[in-house]
Amino acid sequence: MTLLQDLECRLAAALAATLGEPATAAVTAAADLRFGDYQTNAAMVLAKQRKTNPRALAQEIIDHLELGGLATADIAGPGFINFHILPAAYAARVAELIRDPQLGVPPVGAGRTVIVDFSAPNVAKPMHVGHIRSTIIGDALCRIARFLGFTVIADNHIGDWGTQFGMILHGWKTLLDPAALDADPIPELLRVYRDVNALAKADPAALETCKNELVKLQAGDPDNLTIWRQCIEVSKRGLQKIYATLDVHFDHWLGESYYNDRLAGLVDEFVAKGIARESNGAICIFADGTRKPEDDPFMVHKEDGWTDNPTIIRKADGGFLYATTDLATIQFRIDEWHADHIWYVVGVPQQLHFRQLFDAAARWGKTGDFQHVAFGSILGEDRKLMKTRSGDNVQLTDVLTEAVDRAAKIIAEKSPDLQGAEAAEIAAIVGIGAVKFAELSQNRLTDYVFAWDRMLALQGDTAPYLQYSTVRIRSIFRKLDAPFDASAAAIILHDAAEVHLARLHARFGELLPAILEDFRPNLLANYLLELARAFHSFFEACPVLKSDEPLRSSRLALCELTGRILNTGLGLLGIRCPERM
RNA sequence: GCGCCUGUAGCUCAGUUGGAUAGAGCACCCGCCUUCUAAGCGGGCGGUCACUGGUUCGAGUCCAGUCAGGCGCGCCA
Repeated sequence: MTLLQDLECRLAAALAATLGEPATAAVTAAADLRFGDYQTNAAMVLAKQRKTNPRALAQEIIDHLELGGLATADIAGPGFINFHILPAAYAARVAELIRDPQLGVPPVGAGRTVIVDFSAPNVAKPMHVGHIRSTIIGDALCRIARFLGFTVIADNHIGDWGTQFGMILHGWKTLLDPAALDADPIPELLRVYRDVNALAKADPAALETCKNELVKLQAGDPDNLTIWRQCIEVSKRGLQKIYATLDVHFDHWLGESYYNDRLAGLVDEFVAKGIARESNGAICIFADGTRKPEDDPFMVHKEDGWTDNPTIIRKADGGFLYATTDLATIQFRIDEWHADHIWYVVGVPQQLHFRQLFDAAARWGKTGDFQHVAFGSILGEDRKLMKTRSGDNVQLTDVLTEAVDRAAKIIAEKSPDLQGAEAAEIAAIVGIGAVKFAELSQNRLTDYVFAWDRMLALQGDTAPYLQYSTVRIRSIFRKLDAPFDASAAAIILHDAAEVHLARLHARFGELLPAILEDFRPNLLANYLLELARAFHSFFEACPVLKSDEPLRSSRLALCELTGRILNTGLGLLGIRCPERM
């Protein structure tokens, strides 16, 4: 049980005793340390309902509170009840956490399966900076959910079938340089795609040829299928390289093409069940008529009033769309993987698509907790959305290379004794970590303008700051002469810096479940910064190896627990820690 | 036309779901390495939370409206 849960239990008992009926109220971490460690506004909320004096009610509640050796409580301001955790209680909590491999994190996801749908790049096109958010946030959510006990399936729903293949096929047949493809396939594919794109724009006949190539592919033309397979193969190899660099992993790569043979039957079923019907030659899902138009994702307001806003699941030419594929994917994930939750880490512009998708799935009888984990857009220098089609965006590989180069430069400058392979390995850990942390430390809904210095910063509130604190901890243990058993150490919280460390240790398990309530990994990022800040202050104020027993063992134990939480927390964000830097 | 997102320090951003005197980093100024890694620590400067009303003990947070920027709304994904 976390300290917060403990306080809530005791508060609930006191409320019941005070009011004569069962009642619960939330306890939160205090906003300001001057007000103690935890606080509750229960008295003010309840006094309002009962029209009594909040401070008097708070006093009554405190009179009924059994806090034992855990904390003291007092009243402040308009009727806050502030809890001050006793140092001995913090020390006991630290001792518990040291023995707990889960570091106090409750297994809130046990017994439930979640599919995380993220990254999902289109093949045959390189990933650019715009792809970074889904990839990094999705991977972090997978790691966090696993740590909380969920069964997690990370699925890369790659775009391996869309209409772009018409252009790619035409380009492959007419413009491809086999030698260049052999040497480095991704840039060559990009070149071909870009050239065909320009060609099709200028020449309607070329566009027509592209469309024909697509029709042939979808009809099962053997030549086109062969090219298609080769194209996917080389693209996947390129993607795998980037994912390896990013330390991002998938359990499955079931792209759009995987669902091809289910689409026709799905459309028939939707028609048979009356969920979809023909309109202008296309098969569409319309509003079911049970809701007010403003609440219905299949209605939209135009100049002349409310009108239909259907989802098309089969085009007039017989082709299928990504809504069709997404519906088939939901069915597969529920039937084959027994998904309780599906989280789609996809940009906010697709919000309407997901509202319609989830609504259609529900009408189809597919139930589950489906969430669109939306994120804001990465904008170009002109504050406009990055154009996925132009291909002249900053490529993801370039960002990662630059990040590692910058880290290498700082290592050469600050730690000249690190050389060769070790220095290169550290540069990779630090550089990639910085990029990931820049993304994860910010609210996912915020739009931002891509800027090298912002994404690659290595000073201040960054991954290197956190990594540096773990390096300082490792350095202490490297200097240790004898083996150290933290679980045997008596915890003594002597200085204010030590109490503050313990306070933050206790909060790790309270914080992690909250992250998934609203999919906000930045809560973890901010927590880790606070913990690292507390550690650096402790490091300056409290000598560890030079202090006398029993303080020395206690401080070593605090270092070990801090290191474990920092390493675990960074690991949950997909960021590794070097031994030294 | 309607809907969604955003607007907080010079810059980049947080803000625990309505709490107490709104916080970090960068930049700038002052101090700290013969002591466990100075990628660090301590201190300072910096605010009409876009604007106007409303709800209440209390609003950056909720409601209404206005302004500014971005995105979306039938055969792309």
